[in-house]
Amino acid sequence: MIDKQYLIFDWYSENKRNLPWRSVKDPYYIWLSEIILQQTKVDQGLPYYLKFIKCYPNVKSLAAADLESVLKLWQGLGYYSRARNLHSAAKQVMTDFGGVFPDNYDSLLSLKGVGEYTAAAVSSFAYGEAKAVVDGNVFRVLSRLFKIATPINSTKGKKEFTILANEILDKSQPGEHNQAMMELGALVCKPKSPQCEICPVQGICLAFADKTQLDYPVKEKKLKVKVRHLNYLLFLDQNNNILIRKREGQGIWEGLYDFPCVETSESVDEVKEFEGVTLKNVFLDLEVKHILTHQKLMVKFWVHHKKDTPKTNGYMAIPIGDISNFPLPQLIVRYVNESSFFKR
DNA sequence: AACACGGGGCT
DNA sequence: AGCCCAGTGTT
Repeated sequence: MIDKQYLIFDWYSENKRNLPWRSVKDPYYIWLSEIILQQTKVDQGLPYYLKFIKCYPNVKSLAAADLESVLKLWQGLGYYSRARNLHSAAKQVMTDFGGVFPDNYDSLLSLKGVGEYTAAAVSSFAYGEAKAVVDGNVFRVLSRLFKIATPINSTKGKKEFTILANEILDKSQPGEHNQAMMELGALVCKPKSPQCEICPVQGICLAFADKTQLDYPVKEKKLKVKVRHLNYLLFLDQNNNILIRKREGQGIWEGLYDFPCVETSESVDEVKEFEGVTLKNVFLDLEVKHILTHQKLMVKFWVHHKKDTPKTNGYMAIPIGDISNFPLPQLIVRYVNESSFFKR
């Protein structure tokens, strides 16, 4: 424990946000909140947490649900493997742990989608186990406090920061300590505009001492964004049926639904065939640029009117109005909301 | 060790 | 446009 650490506790008790998962001890709720909050801001995750605890009030109900229902509830939150793993882990709890949530760090680690961070969070919050969380906030706070320049996304950095975080962990109240460190990072020790003037540990911060806060944390690697050209085809027949497909295999949006798609290396002005079938009268309906973290999608939505929907393997015909019953990528949601073909 | 995996908000 | 977010799993 570092000297004057009580300053962080005092600040936390005065300034902490009132978040619903902070007022519960049930590991199921804490685990659920932690999965939702992975790589996700509180403001974005909060409504999903409320939806999930209402729809699935306990691990048993979540385990009994259809994966597709879980994905539908998760729609819009991104990183959909979290939803698949969430569902898988709930089943694990029922089968491997007799329906009782695992109560220690090592057992928690065996759950799908639970890594070192989440295992530390749940074990410390729910059970008071002395494990330090090391998330983006903690990396930033510690790197500035101690002026540690080891890249936080390197194996060496991850080890180093984990050791340090556990050294300064207040073993008498690990849950509160972890919450306080993260809250300080989220509200004060922010990435671009740290509020050092109101920081409770300004006086012991090595980076603040020489005004190098913005040099920390150090990160290596640059993100390379891949540009893709997608051409979605809306096959619309006389009965207002369309074709959709479930995205299988690994890749983006696994388990979600979208339309038949032709990917091209460059932007195209027409679509003449789909899976070996020649198409005539294909009209451009909408063109959008969709930005993801690691992909820039240049997307064209084309419409093809047909008497009957083609019977193509792997695709299913549904009434156009039923599209919203399926879990969809935000890109498709965007199209459904903007295209006149989906207006009732 | 490097990479894939969403979506939204802030600068 | 670039960066970041209560990270994890796969290769």
